[in-house]
Amino acid sequence: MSIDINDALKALDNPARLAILAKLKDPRKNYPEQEVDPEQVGVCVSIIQERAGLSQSTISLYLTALQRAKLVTSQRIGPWTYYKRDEANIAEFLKQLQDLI
Amino acid sequence: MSIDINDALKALDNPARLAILAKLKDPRKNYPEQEVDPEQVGVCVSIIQERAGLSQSTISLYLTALQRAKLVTSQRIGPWTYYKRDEANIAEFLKQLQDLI
DNA sequence: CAAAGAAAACGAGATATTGCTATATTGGCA
DNA sequence: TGCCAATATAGCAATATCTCGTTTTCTTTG
Repeated sequence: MSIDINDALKALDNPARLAILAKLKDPRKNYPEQEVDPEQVGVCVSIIQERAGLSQSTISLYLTALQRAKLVTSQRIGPWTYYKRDEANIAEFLKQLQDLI
Repeated sequence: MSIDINDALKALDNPARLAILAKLKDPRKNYPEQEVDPEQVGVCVSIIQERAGLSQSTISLYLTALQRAKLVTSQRIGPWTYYKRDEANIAEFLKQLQDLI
């Protein structure tokens, strides 16, 4: 199903979550310590956490929130969970917002 | 000064405030009882309130919040306060958001 | 000046969010 | 199996937001 504009706005109404989504735009630059190709699989929680300077549990919570809002997807590979942007939904959200307001 | 993206997102993270901003796009259609030309001066608080179905104090607060976020401007004419969209800032917000995320 | 209407400010209770520490769960590996 | 690293979840106190009813302020008009 398609993205819900209010859910997306709620997820983005937090500077840390907004910054995470923004940084995931260029993961190679913003998360260079990520070894597995971030464009392919995403960036793992602990690396996102380091950069954000918040606790592990808070970051995990925030990533879950972004995922509930359908702005990112996650995939677990072994012990790691990788998060990456859902470009189609982000684009749809921006379009919906633009049309609405 | 220019708009702050986090302030704007905070203001829009509320379905009622989002709807008000959206409705102000076409005030003649959405607020037909407004007699003074809404494109010129805006729509007054009590008319916005009627349509929104929330208390007067809540609407007043919400409009103030939208104004603090610089998404609308207000002008008082006699006993009425008219609110209208700040198109330049709204466009700038959308552009900033698009560039950021 | 008094009265009335419009809007804003105030005060309050319910609910939500923030971000933490502590604990649980998951998966890989010796 | 038992241990360790990576995530997720639970529980919590502090703060913020929601939304109301009430009160105050502002403005026009009699």
